[in-house]
Amino acid sequence: MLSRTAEYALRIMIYLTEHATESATAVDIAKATLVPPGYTVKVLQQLGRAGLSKGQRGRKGGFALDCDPTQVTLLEVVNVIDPLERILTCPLGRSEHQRSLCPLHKQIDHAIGELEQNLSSMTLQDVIEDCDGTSLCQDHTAGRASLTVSKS
Amino acid sequence: MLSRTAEYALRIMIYLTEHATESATAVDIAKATLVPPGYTVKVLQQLGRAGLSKGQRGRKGGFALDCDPTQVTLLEVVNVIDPLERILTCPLGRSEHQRSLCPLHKQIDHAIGELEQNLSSMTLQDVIEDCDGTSLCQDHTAGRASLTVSKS
DNA sequence: GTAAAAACATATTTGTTGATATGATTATCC
DNA sequence: GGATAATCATATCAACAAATATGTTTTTAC
Repeated sequence: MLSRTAEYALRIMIYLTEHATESATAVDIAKATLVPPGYTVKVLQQLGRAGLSKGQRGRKGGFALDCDPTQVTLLEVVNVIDPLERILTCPLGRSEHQRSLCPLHKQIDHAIGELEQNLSSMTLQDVIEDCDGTSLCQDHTAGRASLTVSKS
Repeated sequence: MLSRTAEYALRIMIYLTEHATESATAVDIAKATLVPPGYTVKVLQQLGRAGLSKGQRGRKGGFALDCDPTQVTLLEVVNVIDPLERILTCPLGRSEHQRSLCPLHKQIDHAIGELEQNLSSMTLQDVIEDCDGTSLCQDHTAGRASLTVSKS
């Protein structure tokens, strides 16, 4: 329903929120979130341009949160990747329906509206707090820092 | 949010419901719904295999509704094209989260659930009835039967 | 200042979805 | 029964999203 990239973006932002103190390298983030290594950087760049994260170059560099996690909602993250657009005008191009959509599109737009509502009801911080240390489905069974990924 | 093809399928099903008495040709349906002519047939075939519509070959042939529009919901139509799947297991593959998802994915799954709810709350017939003859944003300004499509 | 480690930028490849094209089959009309 | 008009089936093409690869720049450590 959400695009794959939007899912990735959410995982990454949650990870950054959880590790707000230190800055994490792209490889670390990729391992924890299971986002493809190279693709992680791309998503982080999009998030960076939107002002949600920032990157620090050079040794000791990495990525970090660049926003207030108590203010940024899941919807805002999703909208950075692929903005979900309300249906404002008739998709069939009927000029007489510019103001009032037909029942079908009224219903679909209503569904989109509820989805917006839903995603905007939760901030990044909410996700962290509403959990017992498992906000991102992370491995917390042992003390190992990294995951065992079978390949690549 | 819905895929383009799912939108097409909904338009086509609404059209068939509105013209339940006679059978319509693929070209007619394409003109009225603004679904690409060739693609209309493909969508209709998917709907046909799912038992929602049927086609009659030969002269005087065409497509017609093959279901009870008071029973079939918008969700069922969407599910024929691309089933929207609930998140049942942790997308990060954590076995310990099979039963209880992390807050992030719990929230996303909740959104999907509400969308399902929303789309399943309206049948094809509901769309037709909840309107003043404009259920599909059709041209009702004049007595012309077909639309004036600029090209193709 | 040189080497290493990181982000950054861009180009290329791959995979999936959307759309078209072409031929085969079926049924009706004359 | 032959011509026509339609669905049906399959193959191909185009557009877009996802992912990878390669090279450049910046910063730190020594």
